[in-house]
Amino acid sequence: MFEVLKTESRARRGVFTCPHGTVQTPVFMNVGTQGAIKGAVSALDLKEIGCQVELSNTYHLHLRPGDQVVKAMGGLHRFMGWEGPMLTDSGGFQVFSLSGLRKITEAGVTFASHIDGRRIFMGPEESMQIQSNLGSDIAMAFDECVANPSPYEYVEQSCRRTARWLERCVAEHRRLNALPDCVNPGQQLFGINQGGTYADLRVAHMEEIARLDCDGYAIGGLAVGEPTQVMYDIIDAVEPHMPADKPRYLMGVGTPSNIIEGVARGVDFFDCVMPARNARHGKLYTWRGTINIKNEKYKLDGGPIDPECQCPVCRAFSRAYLRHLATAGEMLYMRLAVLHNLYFYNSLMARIRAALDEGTFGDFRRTYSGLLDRPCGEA
RNA sequence: GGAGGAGUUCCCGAGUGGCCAAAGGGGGCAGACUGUAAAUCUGUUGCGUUAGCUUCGGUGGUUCGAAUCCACCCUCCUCCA
Repeated sequence: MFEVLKTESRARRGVFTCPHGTVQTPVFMNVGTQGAIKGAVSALDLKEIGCQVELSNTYHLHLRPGDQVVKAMGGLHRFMGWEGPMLTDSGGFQVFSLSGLRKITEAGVTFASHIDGRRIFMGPEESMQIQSNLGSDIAMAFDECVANPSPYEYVEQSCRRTARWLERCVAEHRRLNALPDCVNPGQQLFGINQGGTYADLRVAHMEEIARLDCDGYAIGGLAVGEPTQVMYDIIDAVEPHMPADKPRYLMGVGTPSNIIEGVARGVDFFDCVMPARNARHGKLYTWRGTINIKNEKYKLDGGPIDPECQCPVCRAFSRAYLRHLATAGEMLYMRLAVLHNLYFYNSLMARIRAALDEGTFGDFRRTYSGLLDRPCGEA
């Protein structure tokens, strides 16, 4: 269930309800692909860093430990110790990211496992079954995330197939939710729009899948190499064709500025590996831009990562200490850095929501869009 | 005291007449990262903007040309007394 509480231009302030709680939107979902946020961050930490929704992956958990194992352990919520809202991605992104290891047919996709090479078949039904076993609150449709650039003809055919796959997802999802031993009978299903960078294909595909009455709709296949402005243009083209009363999810996006611009274009849900990966690699977010904590200039910097940040890491540790941990290869560095960056992203969303509540999102956007992606101190 | 062996650019370590400012690691410095095959990957690391200059323990020498060959010296390691 989704309710738009308030709008400012095309930006929406809403509340989404699912079996494991309510979600204030716009929201950033914290990515824990294998049931864990990389960098030694557990579900115990998620509340403290302001996480509302945790995201895990169908493909990865199917391979290891196996969705049957997760189901036997009571579902992914109980397994990983997270009792809040949870979304599972369908494996569609792996059709893109593991493109060298898979083969697509109408039935579905055959992967060579990235772990041991063994053949894995996943089609719409399998993806739905796995996600049902995981028991997430939101299941994503099984799609093909198309690489960029791809020829028009290929994208057109791929879109049609993804649309047919969605019909199969909807049917299988309905069937699974009705089974007596279903882990989470209230699981919802989001459809995914594709179409590469071709606005006409995007719109046609969106109109087609909107008819299937999913619980929400996602824009997939963006931020895969196309220029940022192209991504924004595609959102602009598709958004008017997305059901206004359903949540909208821009998959895999993005930088803080991408998120602000996405909100400005009517998007409610986001997720991205970037804050966690950048944290592990040394790039930390502040309200004045990014810093690379490994840089020599922080060697004797006794201040926090971000003076404006209230996160546990900024309250306790200096830049100099974090730089030392990073340079020394200490595991603790990763944990602290990831906690900070995710706290930053989650508080970014909280500030966006507050601005929408107050009707000042336009000002917020002018102040922070662009700035937050740039190195601190650069114009 | 005697016999061998070794000293290379921040470190380890290749190189035994020209293609060597010198392989490869490490470390350092910097950059990338967007539904996570990423604690990963890339660049750079004598000076100079270029021409060029200085460099392979030291000093001399051989040679058109030396990190590489010769002489002496210094330092370190191993073995024998």
